[in-house]
Amino acid sequence: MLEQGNLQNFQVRADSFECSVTTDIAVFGYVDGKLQILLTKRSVGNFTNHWMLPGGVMEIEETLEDCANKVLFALTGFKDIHFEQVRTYAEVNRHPLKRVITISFYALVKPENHPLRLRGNVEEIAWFDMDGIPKNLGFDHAQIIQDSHLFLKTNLKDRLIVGELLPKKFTLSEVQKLYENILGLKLDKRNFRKRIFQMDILENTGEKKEGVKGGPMLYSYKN
Amino acid sequence: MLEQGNLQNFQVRADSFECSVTTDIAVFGYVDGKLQILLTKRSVGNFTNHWMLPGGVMEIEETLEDCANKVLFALTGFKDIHFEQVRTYAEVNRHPLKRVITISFYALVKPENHPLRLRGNVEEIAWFDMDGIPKNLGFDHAQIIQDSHLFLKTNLKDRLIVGELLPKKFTLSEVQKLYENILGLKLDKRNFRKRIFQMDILENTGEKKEGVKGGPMLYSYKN
DNA sequence: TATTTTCTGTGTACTTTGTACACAATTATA
DNA sequence: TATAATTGTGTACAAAGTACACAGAAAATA
Repeated sequence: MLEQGNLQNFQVRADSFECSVTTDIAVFGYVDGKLQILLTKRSVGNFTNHWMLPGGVMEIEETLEDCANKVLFALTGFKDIHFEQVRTYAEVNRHPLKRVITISFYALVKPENHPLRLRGNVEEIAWFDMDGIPKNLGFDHAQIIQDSHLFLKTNLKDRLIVGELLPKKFTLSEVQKLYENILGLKLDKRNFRKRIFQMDILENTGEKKEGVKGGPMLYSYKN
Repeated sequence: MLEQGNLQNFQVRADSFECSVTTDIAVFGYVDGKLQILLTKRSVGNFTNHWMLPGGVMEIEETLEDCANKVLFALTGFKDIHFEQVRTYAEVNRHPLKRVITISFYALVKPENHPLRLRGNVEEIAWFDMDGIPKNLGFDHAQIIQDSHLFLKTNLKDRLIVGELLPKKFTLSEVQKLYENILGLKLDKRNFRKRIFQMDILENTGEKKEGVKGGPMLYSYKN
C-alpha cells in the first residue's frame, strides 16, 4: 500500500525526474529486388566503431517528427522524408552515458534518389541487405531494426504507404511502380487500379501528364 | 547545411535536453456485452476536474512497464496486469506545466475481478462504455483513448490477444466469448474455430473440462 | 506529316477466401 | 433414466482477389 507522499510522485512536477529523449530512424530502401537498410558509423559519441541507425537527441522546441527530420538531414542529407512511429525503447541501462529513451521511426526511400555522401560526424554510411546486417550494432539497434522490419511488413499488407516518394500530382503508373519497388513484386495494372480506387484516397486532377506516351491522367491525394 | 557545432547536439551528452516521461494506461474491460474503459478523476495536479486515463511519471530506475504497473496499482489497486505499448505522444505543449512525453499502453481486464475502490489521490473512478465517454477529458486523453481502441481492434483481427483474461487451460467457447465481448459482435462457432485453428497457436491438452455439458476439450497456448 | 513505338485505360472469367447455416454426440441435471 | 444444455463437425453460397488482352493516345522516328 502506497502512502500519499509517494502518490505525489505520479504527478508531473517542476522537479520530477527527467531523461534525455532521442529518435532513431530505420530507413529502408529497395534495390535490385532486395530490401535494404541505411546504417552509419560515427566519429564521435558512443559506439564509434559500430554500425548503427541514424539517430539523435530531441530538443526542447522539437516534436518527435521535427527531431527525426533534423537528425536524418544532418547525418544523411535526406530531406522531406515521411516517417511513421514504431515504438519506444526505455530500458534503464540501454545508453552508457545516462538514462535515454528512444522513439523509433521507419521511413521508405528510393536509394537511387538519395546518393550517399559523408556528412558532419558520419564516418561511414551504407545500405545493407536485410540478411547481411553487421553483427555488432551499437546500442540496442539490432532489436530496433528487427521491430521496424516487422512493423513495415505488417503495415504494407493492408495500408497505402507511399511516404513522400511521389510528387503532389502523379500518375497511377507512378504509384504502381512505387508499390512494386517496395513490395518487390510485379503487380497487375487493372487489379492495382481496382484496389486503389476502392480505397477512395485519390482524386483525378483532370490534367494529363505531358511528355509521356499515352497521355496519363494526373492524380492527387484527397484532402 | 548544418555546422559541425550543431551536429554535436545530436549526441547524447551529460547536459543534453531532458524532459519528463509519463505512462498512461487505457484499461479496457468488458461487461454485459460492452467494451468499457477505466477513467479517473484526481484530487491533485492538472485537470483536477476532468476525467482522465490513469497515468503518471516514470522514475529513474523504472522501465516503462514498471512505471505502468506502479501507476496502475497506485491509482486503482490493479496488479499483475499485462500491458502492450501503443504509441508515444510528444507534442510540445501537451502538458501545461512543462515538456512531457507520454508512452501509452493498453490492458484488458475482467472488471468483475477488479472491484473499484478509491485510492490515494483519486477522487472518482469508474468504467465508461466506449460510446459514453465524457466530453472534456484531461490533456490529450481523448486522442489516446481513440488510438488505443483502434489498436486493440486492429490487433484482435489477426492476433490472439487475451491478456490475463483466460486461465492456462481453456475451452474454445471461452475464447470465443472473450472475442465476442471485445469486438462487440456475435461470432459463428464453426467459422471461429476454422480461423483459430488456421492460426495454429493452440494445442489440445487432451483433457476435457468437467462440470460443463457437452464435455468440451481444454486447450492451451503452444509454446 | 505519316508511321512506328510506347504507354494508358478499361472488363470479365476464374480462384480463393469468408460467411451462413443444422444436427448428432456428450455430459450435467432433474 | 429422461431431459436439457453444450460441444464438435461439413457444405453450399457470397464476396473478394487474381489472371488476362487489346484499342486508343501521345511521343518518337522516318
